[in-house]
Amino acid sequence: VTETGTRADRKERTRRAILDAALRLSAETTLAGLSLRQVAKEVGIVPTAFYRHFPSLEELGLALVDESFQSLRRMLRDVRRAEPTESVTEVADRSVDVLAQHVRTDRAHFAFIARERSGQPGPVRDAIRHEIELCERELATDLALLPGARGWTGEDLRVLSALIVTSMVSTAEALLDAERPEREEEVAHTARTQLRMMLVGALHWRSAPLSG
Amino acid sequence: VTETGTRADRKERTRRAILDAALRLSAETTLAGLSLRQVAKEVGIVPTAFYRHFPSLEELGLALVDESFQSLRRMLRDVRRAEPTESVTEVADRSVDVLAQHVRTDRAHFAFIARERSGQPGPVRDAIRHEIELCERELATDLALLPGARGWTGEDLRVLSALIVTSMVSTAEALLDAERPEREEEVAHTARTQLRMMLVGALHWRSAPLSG
DNA sequence: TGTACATCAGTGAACGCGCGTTCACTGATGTAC
DNA sequence: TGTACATCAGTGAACGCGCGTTCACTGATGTAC
Repeated sequence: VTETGTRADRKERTRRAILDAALRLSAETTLAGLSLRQVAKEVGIVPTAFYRHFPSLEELGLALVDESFQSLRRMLRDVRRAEPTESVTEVADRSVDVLAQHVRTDRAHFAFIARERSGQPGPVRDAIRHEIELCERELATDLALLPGARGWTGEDLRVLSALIVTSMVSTAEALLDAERPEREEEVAHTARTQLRMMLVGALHWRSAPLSG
Repeated sequence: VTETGTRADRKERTRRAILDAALRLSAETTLAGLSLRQVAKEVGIVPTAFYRHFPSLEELGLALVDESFQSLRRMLRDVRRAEPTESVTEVADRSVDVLAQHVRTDRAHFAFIARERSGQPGPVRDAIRHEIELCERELATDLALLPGARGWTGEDLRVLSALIVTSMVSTAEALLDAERPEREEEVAHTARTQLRMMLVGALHWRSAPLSG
């Protein structure tokens, strides 16, 4: 193998290789289970060369968090890119599809977030939970603009958006576990139905609550 | 400290102390992050004494899984203990309360399940996911008996129960994170509203779906 | 009840291993003239 | 273009540490007579 490019290019390529190896290896255990020596071996460098790219293992972890959040936000941006003509159902269905598509594209990043969200307590877990809380709040403001939202209180909005985000996080996890494309479509189909059910529930919430 | 009881008593007490120490320590990291030497230190025995009680660290892990599942099943039994006079709303509200109460009582076990469910791949995670799948199926059969269930297809039942279980798992996690009792009550209140919303959605699902 | 022996929970030394991190180094790439 | 020097990504030896596990042991508890 002939190495090409400037010294800076090569350095960047090694850094990228370290990040990729770390994502791959952490998928087999946990971020906390990562070992610098393992990563170095996977990349094909000597352990000490790692320090040319990151000051410590923890900094590598933070870089992975950063990258993964970029993928997450990219997805959210796509979800919110609604046509003005879209119906509620269309927005719901499209949102699930956008999620499924991004999970497929940025699989390693979503898997990283899913794994570390419930994992070891610490700054990484806290950062992920905070990010998801932000999603809930953003969704609540989006939901407030829906046609049927007139009857909802602020608490209804908060509660509904928390429920929807929980369901979407769970859907993302199920998509990550789906090995075959048909299974992925099943998961997406279920998620679409669930999202519609939640919206139907919310729409009938104030106007026709449960009897008893 | 004077040690009392027969030799068998003392042995059982040490075994219990090991399990408790393991639950406590694994809460600070992960089951996979547990170290035999840490556990032994916490219990106050020499590392090698551990082997008088468990053949290996892995067996200790399986014992924790077993104990935790017993707590989980105990809760499910309580949830399903419905009065014949209870309305749907009453069943829903009581279910959330039963969950909250059991999470409070068997906190360490529920925390263990929550942590390992999304944690390191392996037999423990698989066992937990399988157990949750069983919950979904049981719930689906329970839901089929509801007054409003006549219009639902088998898929509706499956999709709804998956949604409810996801929401309850998330509620359990939120309860575990709640430090103060008032925060716990907030979480329970939100969970009750969400559960009602989902049921309202399901009840109007076939009769009055979303327009568009 | 008293004695002789068996059991076995807990001890302490020792092992080989992978870990993160340090340090002085090498030699190809880059730069100044 | 050619040369002399600087830079710096990657090397390899070494460190101290906590790990799981082995082994022969100790001495209090339990049991048989």
